[in-house]
Amino acid sequence: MKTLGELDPVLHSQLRLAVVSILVGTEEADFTFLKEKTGSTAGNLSVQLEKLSSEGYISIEKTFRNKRPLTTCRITPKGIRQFEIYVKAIQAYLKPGK
Amino acid sequence: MKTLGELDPVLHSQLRLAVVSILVGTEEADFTFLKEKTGSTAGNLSVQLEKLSSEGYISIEKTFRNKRPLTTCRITPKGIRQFEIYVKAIQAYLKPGK
DNA sequence: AATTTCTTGTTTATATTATAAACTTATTTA
DNA sequence: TAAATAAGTTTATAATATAAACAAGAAATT
Repeated sequence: MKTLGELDPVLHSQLRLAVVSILVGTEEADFTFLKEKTGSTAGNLSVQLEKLSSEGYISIEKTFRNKRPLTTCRITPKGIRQFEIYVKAIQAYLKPGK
Repeated sequence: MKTLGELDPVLHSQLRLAVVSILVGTEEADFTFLKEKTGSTAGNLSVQLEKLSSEGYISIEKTFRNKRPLTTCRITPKGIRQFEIYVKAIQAYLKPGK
């Protein structure tokens, strides 16, 4: 019997998936941009970025801009790969089928 | 700024999404079939079916077959609607975009 | 006929997640 | 200089997912 495959738990989270989806389509994005674009709270975003970073899906660079902290995120090759795998896996769930 | 929409938390769960995906494509399915098809444990499946039922996404009928308990699940109109909404919502996450 | 095993689940306990609230540190602005 | 803003982090809580333990009846075994 054909069963539905596993969905990567790192990506099967609304906020982490949103972040990765944004980063896949852009060169880089800073904390404030991601916060506004995803509509998340800063606390939740901070935690989920840390998770994505510790799993190697994104890189995080902390610098300053206009004397204020600037957190810049970029997707890694692993992040891109995992995102593509996730997209294929969940597609199977979206097509109704016995 | 265009933000990514909310993903229905009832459906944004690997096992519940799998169950609904199966039920959308079939007339009905019993507990054992769903358990094998999804590869889940009985305990987890029991909890998630109860959740889908209490949210009105599926109906559960408990009868007997060959003197054994038989739990039969069917999707409800609400379940179908919510599934369709979920599919559209998550599609936006799967297309990379800034 | 008693005991063990199998079927078909449910209940309970635990680990993981997501989220928000509170806090921190530095920078403007009134 | 006091208050407000910016840009986050840390901590606490609530919600989830999962597995482990349990239950009750049917069938098989000794």
